[in-house]
Order: sequence, then structure tokens, then C-alpha cells
Amino acid sequence: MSSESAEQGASMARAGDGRSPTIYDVAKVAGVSHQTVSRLLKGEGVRPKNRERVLQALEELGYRPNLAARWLATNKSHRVAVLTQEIGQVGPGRILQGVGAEARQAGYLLDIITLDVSDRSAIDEAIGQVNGEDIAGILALASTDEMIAAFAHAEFRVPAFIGAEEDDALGEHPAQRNARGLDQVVDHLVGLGHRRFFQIAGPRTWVAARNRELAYERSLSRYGIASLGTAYGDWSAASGYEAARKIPSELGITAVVAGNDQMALGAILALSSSGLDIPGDVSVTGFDDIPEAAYLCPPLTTVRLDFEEQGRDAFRRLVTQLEGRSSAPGIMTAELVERASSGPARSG
Amino acid sequence: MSSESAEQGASMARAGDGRSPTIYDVAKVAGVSHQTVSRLLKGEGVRPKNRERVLQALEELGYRPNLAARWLATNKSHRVAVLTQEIGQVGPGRILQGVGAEARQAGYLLDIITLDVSDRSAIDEAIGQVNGEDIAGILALASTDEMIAAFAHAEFRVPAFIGAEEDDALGEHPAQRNARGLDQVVDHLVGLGHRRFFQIAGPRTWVAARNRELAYERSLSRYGIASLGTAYGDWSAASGYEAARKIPSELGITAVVAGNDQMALGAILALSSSGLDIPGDVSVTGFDDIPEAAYLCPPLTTVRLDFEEQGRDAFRRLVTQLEGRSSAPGIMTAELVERASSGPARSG
DNA sequence: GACGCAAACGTTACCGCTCACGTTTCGTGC
DNA sequence: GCACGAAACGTGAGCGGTAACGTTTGCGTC
Repeated sequence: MSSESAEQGASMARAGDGRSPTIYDVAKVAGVSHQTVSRLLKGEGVRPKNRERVLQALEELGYRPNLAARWLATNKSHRVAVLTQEIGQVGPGRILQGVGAEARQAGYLLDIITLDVSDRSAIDEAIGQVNGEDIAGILALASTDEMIAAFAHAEFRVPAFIGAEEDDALGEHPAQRNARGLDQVVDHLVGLGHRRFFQIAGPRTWVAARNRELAYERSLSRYGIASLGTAYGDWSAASGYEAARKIPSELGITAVVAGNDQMALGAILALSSSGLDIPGDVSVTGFDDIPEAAYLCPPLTTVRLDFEEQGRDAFRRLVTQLEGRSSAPGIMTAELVERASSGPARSG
Repeated sequence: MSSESAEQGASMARAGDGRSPTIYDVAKVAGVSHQTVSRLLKGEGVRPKNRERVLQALEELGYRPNLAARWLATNKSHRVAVLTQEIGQVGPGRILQGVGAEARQAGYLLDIITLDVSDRSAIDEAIGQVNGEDIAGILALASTDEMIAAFAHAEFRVPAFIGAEEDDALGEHPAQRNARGLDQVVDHLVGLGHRRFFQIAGPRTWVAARNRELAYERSLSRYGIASLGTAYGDWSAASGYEAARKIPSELGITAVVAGNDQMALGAILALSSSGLDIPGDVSVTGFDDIPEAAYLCPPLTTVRLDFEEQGRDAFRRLVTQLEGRSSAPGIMTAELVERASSGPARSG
């Protein structure tokens, strides 16, 4: 019996004796009350002498806070519901990866709900479902009109936040920087002599799609060029294919600018099926730089985004909101990647 | 802007008494003890009369269990750590989606850790990190040798489970069914007259890659054909490209079977860059059926897997393990999708 | 040196649930 | 109708934290 108590101090490291140390254990070792330990952990004032002893005890025992107890006591969970587009696509997947990394670092748990972010009733249902649970907040990873409307009307019991591109006004706002990648695309194509442009944009209900569309048009107008047409897809390769098939050949388009890589590759297939050479007859550009982009035939000129950082940033912003602070979005980089799908405009 | 308007303070939806009902509230309304309520919730025996009254009270108050309290009392969290390959690829993303769906349904929370599943030290670090926390279990979503070794050597304080393809013996074991998709690929190609095969396999440290490799060879041998060579990639398009470039032209290969779609598309680029026509000169097949597969040029013949179900199944199996039961893997479907990247063998 | 006032600290009481254990109820066999 | 045992039920304690409040400590002031 007595040997057990002696052993107690030393043997904590391994699971062996069962439970992990509590603040009471730490307090006993440090010779203070559990409240002092709690205070120190919360960052409140503790006298240097005690601070040191507690810190040492903390270290010695390998203390880790018990989330459940804290959650129960404060009635504030560290659980965040994440609403995201189905992760078949690469972008959402990587964003989620960033969210996950940041969440784990901040000690939050994720409740991932994938849905069709353009289906208002699906969103409402998800929000309702989640609203009844003990969650700290809701993070939506796609800003579509439906999502925005649902968020505006829902009665949240917790902070909710749409962590994605924001308004349509294309100012110097850092959140729009990624649409700014389109400036570089247009510069690049105009530099190659292109004057006859066609756009395959993402669905208009997505803010990101509108931002890109706007950026495209504003960039062209800086050169005094008007776009010869815009078709709308749904981000999928299939929709890019359909959109490109319907481009009237009499327009003499030499450059097709797509809102993402999937639509671009669909467009490439459609155009080359109808006998056009890429980039000999038509240049095609994408957006996102999916990993396969460099190995399509031809390799795709596109814009590289840092999805992971986007996810990290979104989560950070939610957390600051949970803690009652507010914050500005981080700066997103967008970088043109020139590959073989774009080339000099066909003369004539 | 849009996000700011969605931001809503903690305005309790249903006002009144504020906090949500506890089992004590329910017990009071039903005129029984809290323990009776608890027992009923756990599915233990309760006399019909009481049962009815409690159920009614439950309904009336809209009771929802407090996860934190339960967790604290049982010392069993409902938190599961998920180790997964970086989700840049589509497969892992969709698997994760399935896991998420199942987890949420079963009331579990996810702690997602993305890492390089072929980096032993990264795995060990992640396991160590997670092992100290209050988690119910660990779920690994990729079975590589490194992962298996790490799991074999780690001292787990909780159940850990690799939810992915299992052994290499290609029996009737349902887990290998998806490698069986390769049988269909081989049947298809042989039916088109191909006799000279080359394989671009995934990394040998992945069990799934080995299963596919084995399935490929066994299928060919059923026709009395020997593979003319195998190159190993790392699942990426880049590695497929490199592998295909190194295929000796004197082999007269007419069919290239790749271990996944990304490597297949890399191979297509390499082969067509060197003047070969796909599928005129060489047929190329993939595996996975990524969403873009149908829109590559040429559209890719491949095998469709149900990733989401794979994720669901993995999580279900972990849960049964958490609960002390054990279970067999579900049946995975694998379905050949014939597209334009495969065609009749060049004669001669 | 006595005093006062914060800051630092300790004590006690919860948060909502489960577990162990003691008490009641009910159906059975004689 | 009784003893009897099992099922059903109630009671109390505790999980590991935080919150509220009372007590001590240390320092500056007179």
C-alpha cells in the first residue's frame, strides 16, 4: 500500500495505472490548491514562486486538460460544425485539410457535414440539425447565395461564420485577391496577342464565381476589350464540356478562360473533339491548379491558389469570433502558372 | 459583409429557462428518479408504466443528452482521431466524407490529421500526439507498410484500426474486391486483342497497390499472358508520366494498365508526347474513376470505386471495435467503366 | 509598526451524467 | 398467505474542471 503511493509520482508516464493526471494531482505535487493550477492554466496571475512549482508539476506529470470536464463546467464545447461542399473536388478537400489543421492546433473538434451548398433546404436542414447540439460554432466553407440566405435567416444559438470569399465588389479587399489571379491570366493572354475571348464561368450563385467573372471582365476592359460571351457551368468538367460545345464557331474565339480547372479540361475535350488544336487554334486557361493540371494534354495554364491557407484562415476567423473578437481575412495568394494550353493567338 | 450579417450573438433560440433540459428535469416531469431516465436511455429494463411516462417527458421537453457530461462520467470520449493521406487527391477526400457522415450519425467527433502516410516518423509523431488526448479510437485511412508497422509497434491507450484494404492474399475476402476491378480491366483489354501489357503500379508500400498489382498479374496469367514489365509510381500524375517515358519502345506494348487515374493520365501525356496515339497505338486504363476521368482526352477507361462507402465501412468497423465487438468488412463494389482510352489492339 | 487594500490563494458548490449500492416492488412456489 | 429472489427503482458519490466567494498574503502608506 505505502509503496503504491511512493510509486505514484514516478510511474505516471505510461498508461499503466490508468487515468491521466488532473489538476488536483498537479496541485498536490506543487503543494497548492487546484484553483491555483486552474488559474495558471487560464493565464491569470500567480506568484512567481507558485508559478514555478506548478509549472514543474505540470511538466512532471505530463498534465493535459480534460476537454469534457471543461466543456461541462463552462457549458461551452470545443466542437465546430463545418458545412462544406461535397469533397469530390480537390479545392474543398484541401480547404478542409487546412481547417482541420488549424482546428486541431486550437483544440477544437470538427463535425463535418457535407452537402450540396446550393440547396437551400439541405442547408436549412443541416443548420437545424446542428443547432440543437452542443456546438461552439458553425463554419461554412462555401459562400453561395443559398448559404448566405440561409445564414441570414437562421436563428443561431452559436456564432456562425461563412469562411470563404466575401462580397462581389472587387476592391483591394484581401479576400478578393484570389480572383485577382484572373488579372494575370488576362495579362498573359493579351500579351500573347489574344483579342477574342470567351468565358466559362462558375455558377452565379457562388460569390467566388462572381468575383472571378467580374475580375475577368474588368481586366479585359482595361485593355479596351469586350468579352465575346460567357457561359455558366457548375464547376464540373461535364459542364465545361457542354459550355464549350455551344460556343458559336463564327465568333472566332481564340481564348477561353474557365472559372476552374475542371471546366477548362472539359472545354479542352470539347474543342479538340471538334477539330480545334489547343493552343494552336484556341488557348484555354483554368483556375485552381489542381495537381493533375500539369499533366493534362495539353498541360493547363492556370492560377495556383493556396487552399489550405484559405481553410486555416477561415477557421482562425471563426475562433476569433467565438472569443468575441473580430478579425480581418488573411491575404490569399494567387499565382499564374503558364503551361502549354495557352499560346500565341492564331493570326487573322 | 455577408458574413458579418450572418454573425449572430448567442441568442438562444428557445428562451424561457435558458439551458436545455437534463435527465433530472425529465425525471421530475415523469415523476421518477433520474436514474430511471438514465436506464431507459441506455436501453435497460423499465416497467411499461414508467417507460411511457418517461418517454413522454423526454418528448415534451425535447431532451438531448449532454455529450460532455456523459463523456466525463464514463471517461470515454466520442472523439476519434483520423489519420489520412493529404486530401489533395480525390480518393482520400471522398473516403473522409464517408467517414464524416457515419461519424456524425453515430454521434462521434472527428479529429482529422493529415500526414504523409508513407513517412514512418510522421505517423509515429501523430500517434504520440493523439495518444495523450482523450480519444476513443484511432482510425487510419490508408494501409501502407509504414502505417501497419507504426500501428504494430505503438502502445495504444485506445483501440486503433486501419480502415483500408487489408492483406495481400487475394482471396474472396471482400476487402480485396476492389482490386478485383482489375480483372475486369484485363478481361476488357484481352477481349480487344491486347497481348503485350505494361503496368504502372502504385507504391509497393501500399497494400492497395500490391493488391492491384497482384490482381493484374493473376488475371493476365489466367490468359497465359505474362506482363512485359512493371514500373512503380507514387499515385501522382507526375510519376505516371515518368514511368511511361521509361517504357522501352522495343517492347511493342499495346496496353498500359495504371494503378490509378492520375498515373494513367500522366502516362497518356507521356505516350502521346512521344508520338503515340491513344488508343490507336496504345490503350491506357486507370483506376478509381475520378470525376474528371470522363473528360480527359481521351476519356479514360477506368474502374469505379465507391469511396464514400469505403469510408463509412471503415468507421463502422472502428465503432464495433470500440464497443468490443468485431466485424467483417463490407463488400466493396468495383465496376469497369469503358471509355475512349482503350480500344482494339494494333495488329501486328 | 499598524493599517488598508489588492492580488493571490483556498474552499465549496456546482455542471449533467453514470456507477455502485441499498431499497422497494412484483411475481413465483409452497 | 408467506417467504424469497430477481427485477425495478432510488440515493449518494464522483468524473475533472470552472465559478463564486471567503480568507490569507504582501506591499505601500501613514
